[in-house]
Amino acid sequence: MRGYDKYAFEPFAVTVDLAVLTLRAGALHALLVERGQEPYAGRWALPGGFVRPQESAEDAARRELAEETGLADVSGLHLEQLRTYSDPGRDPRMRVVSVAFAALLPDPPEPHGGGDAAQARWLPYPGPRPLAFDHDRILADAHERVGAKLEYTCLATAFCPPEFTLGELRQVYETVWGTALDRPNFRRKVLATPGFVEPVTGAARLTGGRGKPAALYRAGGATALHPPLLRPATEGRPS
Amino acid sequence: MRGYDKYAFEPFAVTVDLAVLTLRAGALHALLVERGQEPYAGRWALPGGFVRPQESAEDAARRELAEETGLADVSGLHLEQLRTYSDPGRDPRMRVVSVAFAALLPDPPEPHGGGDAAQARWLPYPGPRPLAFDHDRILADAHERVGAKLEYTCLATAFCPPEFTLGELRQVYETVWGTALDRPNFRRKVLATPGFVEPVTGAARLTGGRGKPAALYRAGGATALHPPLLRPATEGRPS
DNA sequence: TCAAAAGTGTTCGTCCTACACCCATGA
DNA sequence: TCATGGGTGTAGGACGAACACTTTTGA
Repeated sequence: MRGYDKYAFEPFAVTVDLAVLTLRAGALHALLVERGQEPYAGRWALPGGFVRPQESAEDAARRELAEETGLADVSGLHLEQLRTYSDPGRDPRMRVVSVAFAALLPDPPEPHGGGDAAQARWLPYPGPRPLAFDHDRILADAHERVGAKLEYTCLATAFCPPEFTLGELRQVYETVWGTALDRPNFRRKVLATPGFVEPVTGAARLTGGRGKPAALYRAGGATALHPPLLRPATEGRPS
Repeated sequence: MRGYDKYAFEPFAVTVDLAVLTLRAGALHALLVERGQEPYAGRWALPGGFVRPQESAEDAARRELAEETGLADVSGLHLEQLRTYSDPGRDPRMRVVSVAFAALLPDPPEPHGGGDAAQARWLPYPGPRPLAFDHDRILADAHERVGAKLEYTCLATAFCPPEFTLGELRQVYETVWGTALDRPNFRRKVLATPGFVEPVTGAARLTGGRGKPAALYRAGGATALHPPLLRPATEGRPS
């Protein structure tokens, strides 16, 4: 059925939706914008926008990410395609196919409204439901995907600043998974994985308050985690 | 940037591309169609087609799958969204955004050409490269995804007929991964996972030739695999 | 009687878990 | 000096890899 006919296709609008996640004060937050117009006026929604004629969906997502967060350089941030949502009725006005992305940020800056009138804010996950459109599902899918990828990739460092302590890294896991981890075992596991983190030879940083100062690490070159760091006894992960 | 304006969007064509994989004679095969027209006339390509105005990408993928394979009932087959390919130059004629799917089939029927003039055939993976468009990459992504999901889901049964032996199931893993597995350990691992397979109480089936007849099993209700069945020592899996 | 594939048993090492314990710091 | 978090040590158990062995069939 690859019978292309230049006039056989129906026009679709193609957008990107961004599930931008970060950690603030030990809690998972998502970047949300408040809609000012119908449909779903007054509802919160994921940031996003149209894909332009000369850019890929990935380009559009990174452009929107920069606009929404106000960050000057988003080139190093983790951005990952989630999946595409294409139900015919997902936008009541017209046929919109949306490519959803998950983005992970360390050190969240306060968002300014971008070039748009709608206010953008970091809200604690899962946020004020229901969100507009099918954004509840997209956000939940993003959380699930990130949680799963923490197990077998080095993704957790994407939530951390350039230099971080193992305690901060562990807090990423504990916050996203919602479970406590054994600190000594976590430490050994991370350090035993070549390329996950590498030590910073500078002075140890304070832990923000009481306690022994922790050693600093930066992200290593590895992307995969062998063997994986499995979630403790949380049965029933979807496929 | 959720500033919808009914006339602000550029029209895109939205298609689905299918990486249909199966096992024939112990080798991984992909369903490919030969293009009859430019561009890429004479090249092999993945089956696919346009998403219609009133259907989702998933609906379109299943419809195309039925058309291309000639199967009357594709409702039970495994169909999974891979990712969306949206590079502006991926189709030289116009802007086409393609949602790619991976489909897994047991018992491959000979494909007839569907409603199209192009011939469709099962060809041994990875097939006659280069394929048309960016289909080499889509097919490789599908293989990688399927190989990874064998580790932590019960996906392997999607390659098997309704009733199968553990030897057949093991051959799925060995073929997709390209590695040999220890038969006794594989058996124990599968049987120790509740809901992966369940025994069929009928008589044992012959193994097709010599050897002791094997017990028959059918797929169980589980989808996830805990703990995972990791690939042996194949480092460097992408994220 | 031999080859081939299914199925069972067993050993050994490795990794994970769980804790106990010490260290360094701020209040 | 006490609470807090970082870092090290260790015993026990679970799991997996490797391989020997038996069983049942077709040639």
